[in-house]
Amino acid sequence: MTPPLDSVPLADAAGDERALNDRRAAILEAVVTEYIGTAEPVGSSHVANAPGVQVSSATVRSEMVALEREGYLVQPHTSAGRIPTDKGYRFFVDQLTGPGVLGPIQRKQVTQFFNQVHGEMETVLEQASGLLSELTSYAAVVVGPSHESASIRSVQLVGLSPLHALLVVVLSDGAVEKRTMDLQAETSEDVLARAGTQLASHLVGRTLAQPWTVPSSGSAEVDHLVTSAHVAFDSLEGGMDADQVFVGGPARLAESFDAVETVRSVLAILEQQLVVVSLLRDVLDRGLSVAIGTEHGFEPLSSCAVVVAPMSIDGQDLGAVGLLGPTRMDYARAMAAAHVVGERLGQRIGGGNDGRH
Amino acid sequence: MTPPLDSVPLADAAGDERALNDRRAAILEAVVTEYIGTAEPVGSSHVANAPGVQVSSATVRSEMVALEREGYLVQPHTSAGRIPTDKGYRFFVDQLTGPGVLGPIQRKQVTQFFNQVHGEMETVLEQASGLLSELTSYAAVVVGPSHESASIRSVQLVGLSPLHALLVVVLSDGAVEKRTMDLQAETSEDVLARAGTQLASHLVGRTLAQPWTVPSSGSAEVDHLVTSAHVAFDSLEGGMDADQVFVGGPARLAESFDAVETVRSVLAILEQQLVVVSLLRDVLDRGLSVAIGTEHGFEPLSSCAVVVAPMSIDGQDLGAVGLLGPTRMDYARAMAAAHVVGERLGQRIGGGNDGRH
DNA sequence: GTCTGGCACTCGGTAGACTTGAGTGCCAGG
DNA sequence: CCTGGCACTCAAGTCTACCGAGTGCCAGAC
Repeated sequence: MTPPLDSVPLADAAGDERALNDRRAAILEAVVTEYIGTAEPVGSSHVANAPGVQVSSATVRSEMVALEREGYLVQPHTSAGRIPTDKGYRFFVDQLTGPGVLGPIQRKQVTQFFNQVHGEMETVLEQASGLLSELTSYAAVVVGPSHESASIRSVQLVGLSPLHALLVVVLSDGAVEKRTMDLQAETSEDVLARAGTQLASHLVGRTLAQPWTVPSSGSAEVDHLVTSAHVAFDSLEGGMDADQVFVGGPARLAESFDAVETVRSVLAILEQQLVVVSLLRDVLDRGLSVAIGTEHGFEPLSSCAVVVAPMSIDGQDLGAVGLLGPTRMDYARAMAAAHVVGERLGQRIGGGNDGRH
Repeated sequence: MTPPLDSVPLADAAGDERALNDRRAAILEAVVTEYIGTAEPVGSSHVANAPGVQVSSATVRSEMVALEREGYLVQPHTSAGRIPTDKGYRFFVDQLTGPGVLGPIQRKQVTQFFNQVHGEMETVLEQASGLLSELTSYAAVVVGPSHESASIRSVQLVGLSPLHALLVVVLSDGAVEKRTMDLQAETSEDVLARAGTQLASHLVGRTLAQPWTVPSSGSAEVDHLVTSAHVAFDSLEGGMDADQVFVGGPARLAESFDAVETVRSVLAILEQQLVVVSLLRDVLDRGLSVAIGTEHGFEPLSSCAVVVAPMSIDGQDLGAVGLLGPTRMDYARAMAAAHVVGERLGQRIGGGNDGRH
């Protein structure tokens, strides 16, 4: 019984993980394509006529047996067609030549979007996440650039009430952060202004992370204020390295999955922005643009695939865009969309013409 | 056939919309309570032993017929129990004595939250939406105070690059807004500073909406900058009257409804923050704290109920908190949670001890 | 009068029997 | 090595019967 079975795979008897022969690859591709489109198990006869295959369904069947043995396909039950495994999708994706191209309608949508969008970077990123989600009908994630390399351009203390002041810090990348300060004693505008100037003279030009001290100014009131500001400033630092995350079209998750439970758990994950960011970063760091099923090692998303594209210009990291969909997502389209939007966003926010009107 | 039927309702033959007699009210209440708990049509025998009823199931049945005729209950089909209509829920809610009380665990959760939470108002509101959602396991909405009555405390122009500057405006309520400006020509820090001072001297103390002009300073460069800032400022005004909305626990919508389609459409609505805000405002303005089914006149949410509580202190409007769940939601609990969180949030952000720590 | 127990009736849901058809594995022959 | 053919499998659909929760109605009791 073993001889006939083991003799079927010919080229790859040793490696077993070696590239599939052309026909098997074509069959696998046909199965994946069809399954992505229909979400139904694919039978041998559907594949038999596919371009690049052109053999009888019986032959396809025997090849499918091999593909199943090698882990690219599975059968939900004996008398059903085949479904790709994560490994099957992976092969399919690796075989795709580049990120693919958008359809004309989508391309127009992108062009239109970037012609019309304007305003602050946050707004642009937010709206871009909506665009991405609309282009693909999957949930989209946009992660903005981190502030870690930005330097401080301005520090200011603004009095809100006799007992409250606001520390306002402007960074060179245009980000503004603030922190409310409770004052121990009533403080005059004058003292605030002097403390503000003190702070500014020592902080402007530094990055957020650099430690600093401000020498005594001779006025106890001012010194006290500067000390409070120091505390506020430090808490600010923590808030700023949390990247800015924008999630677009979470509602579309409900279209992607029909099990309510899946929708719920995936939505819950999208709420934890930290997790999402590290997921994207992780995938990018491993040099991937797609993570399928369990590849990202994140159990709750094992029925999902993630498509990522960097947002960068001249090699400078400006963040990332990502798409979250079912493993049977339209990879070509998703990759194309993520790629294009990531690239154009990179140009926009890195190219210096942000905030045009 | 008519005489025996019509003779059943005794007290309310004329009004028809008059208050239900005690027994019917008790039966209706029992049905609603049970249905909220089980999500299954409630039969007469289940109700017969309920406290405050204590009659045979046959009697309950005949009362149920009346309640159905008056529109408080419906039968999904002939041989099934009864389900409350929106009108039934409405009666039930109106009958509740006040917003109810939270359970001890929830109360502790609230106390703990308000003891521990600190930082900027935005952070507090955001986290509060999470709290509210966790307390009730429904999706929560928190709408922050509007800035319309806040006055300007500081205006500043910060140079980012030779051709970019940032207009930073601080309001008396601690809000900070910014707008990037593209400069036509390279501009020195000095000119920026002078234009900034000009702007500040004319703007500080005003509200965002008040129109303003700045007289010529004698320097064409400065005047030009001031004009650009004017444009940027006006666009800022539009952005600021969009209230701050925080949505907590949207994932819980997937728990509330089992039809994926419903989940999708409700999620889609939550994405449109403007709609959500006006919905809450509208309900509050009509003096309601609960809107059930179609009461809010918003078709896509007809299978939902909305529970709202104002966020205010000393009669001053600071926003609102809301909960979004299925019409068969636990109103007592939801109202209690919204009420408590709304009240404590009002104290916190209005009471001036925000940003402590 | 008002309530109640009793009774016939309704009808959704479940379970089993049967059918259908898409799909498979295997094999013998080209 | 491929292919057509064949027997087999099994999910899904259809039909039937049946169960039981629940109803409406009515006649008798309090």
